[in-house]
Amino acid sequence: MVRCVVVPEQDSDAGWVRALDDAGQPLGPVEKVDDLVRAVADRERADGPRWVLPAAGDLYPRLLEADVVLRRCVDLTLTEGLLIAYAGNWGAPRSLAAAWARLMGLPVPDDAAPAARQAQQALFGARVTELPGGAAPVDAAVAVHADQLRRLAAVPQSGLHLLVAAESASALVAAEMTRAGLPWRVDVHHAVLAELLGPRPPAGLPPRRLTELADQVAAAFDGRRVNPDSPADVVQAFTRAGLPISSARSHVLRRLDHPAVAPLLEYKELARLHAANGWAWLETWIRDGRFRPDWIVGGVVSGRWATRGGGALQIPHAVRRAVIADPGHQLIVADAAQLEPRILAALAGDDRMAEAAAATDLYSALAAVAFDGDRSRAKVAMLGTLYGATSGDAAPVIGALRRRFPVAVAYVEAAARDGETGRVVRSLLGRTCPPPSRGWQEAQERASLPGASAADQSRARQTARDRGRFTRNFVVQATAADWTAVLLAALRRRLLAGVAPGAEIVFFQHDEVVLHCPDEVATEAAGAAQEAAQEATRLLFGSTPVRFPFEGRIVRNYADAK
DNA sequence: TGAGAGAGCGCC
DNA sequence: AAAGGGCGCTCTCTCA
Repeated sequence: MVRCVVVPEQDSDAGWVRALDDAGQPLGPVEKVDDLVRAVADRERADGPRWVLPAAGDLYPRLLEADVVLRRCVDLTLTEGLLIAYAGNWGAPRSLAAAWARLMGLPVPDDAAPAARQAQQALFGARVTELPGGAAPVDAAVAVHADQLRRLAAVPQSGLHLLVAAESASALVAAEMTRAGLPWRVDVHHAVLAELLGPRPPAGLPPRRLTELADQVAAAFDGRRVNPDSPADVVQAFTRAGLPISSARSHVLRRLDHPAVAPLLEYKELARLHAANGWAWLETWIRDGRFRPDWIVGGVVSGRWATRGGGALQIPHAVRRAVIADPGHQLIVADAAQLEPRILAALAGDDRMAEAAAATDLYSALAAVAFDGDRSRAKVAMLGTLYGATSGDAAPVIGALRRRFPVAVAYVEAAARDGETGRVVRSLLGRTCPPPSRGWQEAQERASLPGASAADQSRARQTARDRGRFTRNFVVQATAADWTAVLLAALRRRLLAGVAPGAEIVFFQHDEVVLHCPDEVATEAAGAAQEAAQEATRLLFGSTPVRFPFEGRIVRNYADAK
């Protein structure tokens, strides 16, 4: 058996399976099984097919609960998302029901938002999901999978196969990470909060330190109460004090010479800690010493992941002290150094830049050949090139970079021009950016009409430039996401093969992976991360001279990794 | 009273 | 760290 489609019955332990060949054609009849988890476990143990799942995130957590680990899968929903974006139908519904409806020429249902889906289930009780046209879900899954394979084969960009596989493997990683959880010491987190904010206040009251700071702010404004949480109030207070400001952002306040500034800045910092990662956060998100957010694979347009719950991708450095390996365990913190510039060097095929990117410190290497050894100028030039810097002072250094590395700079500038003129751009493996927004189209149309005003022209230029910055960055950020997706898949495969028994992926943040493992396999786990990075580099870029350092630091405490 | 926009800030 | 793109989250404030 090569592939096996599996579809759970709604609100039941049962489901359907059907074996398929590598072209997605059925090898036998549909089988109804009463105990779907057990049926999957048996087949996984027997011959480990590539499981074809409507959405791994829906079914896999149930399997993991029963300790059933899948080696390989195809996630039809994620695959559909990649394919429809590639075909220029970005944002169309991606669910199995939607894909099936498109295939059959039926009205396409919207993707149900998770909350809406839950509400609907509560409303209608145990209702089997109905597909457009009344098809059986398992038949729809078989048909959609076969159709996706056909569409994939018709795409000239061969990398999309790799991306589909890596994205599907990522969906398995995501569910496994939620199950494993990030080790979180509530006692240490409490100590951090007590140290910075004072003892825990009764619910609804501010902590002591915030009250003190608010009092100091009031005193600095001649005893007049100012709500530090209200930007409007803060702006008003400084304006009354003869320091007119247009916003209450920290970097604006920092420039002011006034006794309220210092306590106000400290207040803002601590208030955010209290609101975002304080006692309430701990009670909501930490269970049994683990933080378990929901990971949304490809949740960002560039292919980066998003999360739902607990702000998992914005954990402040101050509370990372609470992330501590279990007794007898270590954390492996591996992150890619200067990933995006390296991606550009390899992506553009700029041999001279690739040569510089063979160094451990890319910026120093660039500086040595193009900026008289001035590392900071090399960095400004590189970042300005990647992000489309608008400030005037970046222009001369970007010019110097362009003279020395014309191929790499031309690559992102072509992407920017594509965006400005309304075209879409793609990552190396074929992830496709959204088409221009309606606002962009309207602005361009208005500016092209006879008698368009100067304001219309300028607005059109502005929206075009904005989109150019987006597509310029997209090709690099999305290719970086390609690379990390392949890396995760490669790392997962190594761990499943047993290179570091007991090691688990517990956290992933754009270009950083954290593993949790028994002491005795820490070296092997770190090695696996490094090898996975090398494999990703080889699969994306072949034999590029560009190095992608991905060294895993072995620490007990996450805060010690940086 | 609740929804939604806007401001602000955390992370990469 | 840069500085720009992207997010999620919480707070205030306004409006129905």
